[in-house]
Amino acid sequence: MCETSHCVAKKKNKTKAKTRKKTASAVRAVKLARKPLSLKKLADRLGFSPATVSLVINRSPVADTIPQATKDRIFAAARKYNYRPNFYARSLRTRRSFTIGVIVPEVSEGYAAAVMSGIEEHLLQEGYFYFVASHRHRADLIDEYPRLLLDRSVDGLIAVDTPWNHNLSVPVVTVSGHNNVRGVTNIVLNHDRAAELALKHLHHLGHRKIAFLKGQEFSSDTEARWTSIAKAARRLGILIKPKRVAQLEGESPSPEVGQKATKKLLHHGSDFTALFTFNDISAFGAIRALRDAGVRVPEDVSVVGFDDIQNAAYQNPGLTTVRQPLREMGRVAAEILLRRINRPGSELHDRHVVEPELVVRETTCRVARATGRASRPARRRS
Amino acid sequence: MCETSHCVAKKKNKTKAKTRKKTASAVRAVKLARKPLSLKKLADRLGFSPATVSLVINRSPVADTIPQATKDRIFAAARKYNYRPNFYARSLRTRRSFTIGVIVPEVSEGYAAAVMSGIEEHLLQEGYFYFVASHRHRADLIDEYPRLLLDRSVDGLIAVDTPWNHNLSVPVVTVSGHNNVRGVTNIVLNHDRAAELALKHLHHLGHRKIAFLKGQEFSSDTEARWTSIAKAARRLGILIKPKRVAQLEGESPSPEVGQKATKKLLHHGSDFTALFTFNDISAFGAIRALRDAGVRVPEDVSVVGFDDIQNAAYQNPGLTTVRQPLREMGRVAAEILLRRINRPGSELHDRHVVEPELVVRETTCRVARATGRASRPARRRS
DNA sequence: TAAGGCCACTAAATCGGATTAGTAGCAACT
DNA sequence: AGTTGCTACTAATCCGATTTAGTGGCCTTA
Repeated sequence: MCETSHCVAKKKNKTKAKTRKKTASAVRAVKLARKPLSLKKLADRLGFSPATVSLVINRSPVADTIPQATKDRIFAAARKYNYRPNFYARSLRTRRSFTIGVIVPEVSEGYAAAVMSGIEEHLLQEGYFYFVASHRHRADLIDEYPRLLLDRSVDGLIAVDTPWNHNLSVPVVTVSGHNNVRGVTNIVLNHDRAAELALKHLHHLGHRKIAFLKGQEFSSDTEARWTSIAKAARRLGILIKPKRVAQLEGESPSPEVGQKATKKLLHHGSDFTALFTFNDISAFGAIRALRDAGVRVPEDVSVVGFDDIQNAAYQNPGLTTVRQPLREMGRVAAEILLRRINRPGSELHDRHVVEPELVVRETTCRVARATGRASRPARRRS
Repeated sequence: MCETSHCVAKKKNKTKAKTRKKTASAVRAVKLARKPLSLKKLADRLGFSPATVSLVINRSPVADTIPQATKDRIFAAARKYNYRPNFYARSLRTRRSFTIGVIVPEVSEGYAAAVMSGIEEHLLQEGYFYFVASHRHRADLIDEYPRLLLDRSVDGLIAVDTPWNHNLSVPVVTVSGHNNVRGVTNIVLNHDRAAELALKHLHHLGHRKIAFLKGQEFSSDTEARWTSIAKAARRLGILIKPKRVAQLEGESPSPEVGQKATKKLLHHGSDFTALFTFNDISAFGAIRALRDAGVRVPEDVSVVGFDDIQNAAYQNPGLTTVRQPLREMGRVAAEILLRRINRPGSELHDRHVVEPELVVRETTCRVARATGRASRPARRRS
């Protein structure tokens, strides 16, 4: 694209042994960078017009007829004077910002962070940067952020786990957005398969009385997931009793909401031998609630989480869960977005499906014989 | 600053009941936004010069003499035509971008995410957006990102847990950076106090043989923390045996590195009754390693983590840990940065210290009587 | 020798605002 | 009558690039 800007990530290892000289050279580099000279001044020094220098530096086809020697002089000078094109001037003219906006509910929580890390991986490779905006489920912010980001001339938008019905003037990709807005590409998990994996696993282990933690209303996955669960349950002949379903409530990203919902389940005297939660975070809370009630996991109640975030594996016991390839979902979202930005004509799929994977660890086991599960089982925790 | 841009976060609840009309009005808004008209055109429609409109909209003091009626007309038109100033044009002229850069090792991990969330809270309130750049400990990226962000004319930079020796032309604040670069403000934890809290707690419980997981070499907290630990230990008369110290190795943000280091400790036959880890993540790994070796936590070995990330409380057992006010550190970093950006003259402290807090949960207990700890204690895990 | 073509560039417009210096018109004061 | 001062604006420059439409000079070719 341009000689002097973006695109670091490709040339990996230029950092050689400049141990001693490092400080000095760093200071010098900074000195030069301090008064970033303009294209015009650079051109003056060289005795060319700004136009020429611009054309050469941007490798415009118009510059094809310019002799290599001249080009070399220009490049050399650009390097020598540490010329860096003013990003705003350039963006103003080209109407391209090489910036995209990422809208998430919350940065400080595993799900969005994992997706962001995937997004970032791809973006930075391509010389893009991104703004992060987290709305913490506030409706006004969900409305306002797209506008604000557009005001900043982002080239595109990725909305993660955020309800979406805007139809904007730039390409948009959603991750786990379930909607039919024209021109928006959705990256979604195969929820049917996910539900099937989890329920089959439990079914195999002999579980029939299965309880569920349903997602918060505002979570864009909640409905799709629930529909898939219902379907899978029907196929397996598992009955979903309303008493065995609790919905997560509250906007906190902490395990507490799962804990509360599970407590409610317990309080209402619901009997179940397994619990399928909406995500890993709520599973952690659920396990805490179960333990607090004297219910052993997995001996009395098996628990299956969802997502497989960072340290699901390091919970004690290790959490059995349905893995979403979150990082990959982020990467794909970025890929598709950039493709749509850079090739506006290209055909446009409105959804891209990724596959889940069941990760069996230690929170599930065969259902206790005969009894199912006693409503108030033996204590174990001291 | 400007009537039509930034600064959402303050006016909270404008979202009234537009249930039915919502879609329609959204579409209309988008339609208008699609061809964002320029200042000049807006001025034409009004019969004023662009200068006038600009002055009024920006509430410039020069516009003080303009009658309110005129101002009102201008504002009304701006609203009606949904005028939004072009961000790049404005930034080009004013040399202010209302954008800052945030450099972190990794987004997908609890520490940086928590800090970012604090940063974000303050920034968005003030109408700023931020770029995230994560270097994953690659030296070339650590070098390159500041430059790249500067190319994008950020107004300032926050570096989180990242070694820093650049001296840039914009204000810089580091979070947990321990360096003496002039003009850089450090937000740091009071590590002396942190070490004291943890060690006193363990000492109180009777622990004398304490092992340590030291941070990775690249982590900017490692040295400061270690020095503080050494001091506190000396004061308490606790002997730090080299055999009881293992350093975390590897760049993965997962508990695995803690697990490995702890295994090493165990393999070398080190005997200890307590373990103080570098962070919560490594504590999770450590606990896993201990359990795998048949060591009970906390009965045989007490474990103290560091940071108090998201679900440290929901580990089983709940992790005793030294809390860093990460969110607050982010918030303060953003506050100080913006102050330095907006009041370049103001006096400049080169460090801001925040206080840790000991959170006692379930991974620490009184040391077993008599024996200290048996090198190969009774099994418990089946 | 005139026309055409190519080479190596450049002039000038443009992107969309911010800002400074100034001006026309009128009233008030000396 | 002339000066001053205020009000309500505007002209024009600038920020730092990109890009289109040329242009002058030289070489071919008919």
